[in-house]
Amino acid sequence: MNRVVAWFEDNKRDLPWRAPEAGPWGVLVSEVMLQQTPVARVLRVYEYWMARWPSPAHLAEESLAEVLRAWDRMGYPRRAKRLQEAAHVIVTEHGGVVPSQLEALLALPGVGDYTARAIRCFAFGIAEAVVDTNVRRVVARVQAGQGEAGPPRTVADRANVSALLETLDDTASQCVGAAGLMELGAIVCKARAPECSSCPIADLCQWRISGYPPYEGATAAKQARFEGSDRQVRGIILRELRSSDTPVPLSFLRTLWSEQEQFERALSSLLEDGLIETGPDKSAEYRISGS
DNA sequence: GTCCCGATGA
DNA sequence: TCATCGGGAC
Repeated sequence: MNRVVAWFEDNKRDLPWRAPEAGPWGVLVSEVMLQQTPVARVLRVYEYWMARWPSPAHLAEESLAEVLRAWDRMGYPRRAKRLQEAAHVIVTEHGGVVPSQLEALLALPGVGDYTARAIRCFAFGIAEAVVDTNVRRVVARVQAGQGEAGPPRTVADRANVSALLETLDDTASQCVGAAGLMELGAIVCKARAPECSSCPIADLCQWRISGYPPYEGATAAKQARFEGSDRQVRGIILRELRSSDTPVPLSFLRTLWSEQEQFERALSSLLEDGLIETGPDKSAEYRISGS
């Protein structure tokens, strides 16, 4: 693990949420954005958000419509709504300061096992086994000699990573080690086309040593196609409403997608998620929530 | 076309 | 335990 720490110090990407001035709020915002969206697409939106809403109180006071617009096209817009809800909780329950207690973080909307521990480690310097899919893949390869990580076993996965971090002798380096494992998985030990020649621990990697055996464990469920999915329809509807300052007639929205049953399903799910609402002319027009 | 990614609630 | 939830990179 010492080599992972040294490698990270020399090779880490220069990301804005890693700067000290990002603070716990910047770490929280970035981690939520990064939950399902690649770094390259997060960067621009993150900078805009932090400039516009530099504290939880700023975000909590904003209209939901503006929050959803600023989320732009990062996908899974429920994350934006939950992040604002989390800001509300931080203001009302924690005096506007991002909490450092694990239980308090887990109680924030949109914050789960991974994000809570990432905030503690990266924002507060508290040693935690931060396990994302990158880390699970690195551990599967280096220690188990498996090409990929199989189904998540949260408790066992954390124990594995804890044991690795505990080989480092102080809290600060354990936090760096946690970040290092993630970075290694993100830019070297990639799911496809790993770059073992750049890996600081290639000589220890059981998967490489045994000649990259193909993965034989339980295979993850195949991802449904995006084209033609309900997700795509939701995205199309929300994109239209984001860009409109006035309620959009249902009759026009219907023209955006030919299959009416699927359109209605997508529209209903957006309503249920609280991302859109009906305009003054009930059920005949829709707008983004909180306009 | 295939893959990537964490939280949530059923 | 598993389906749902986006949109871009490859």
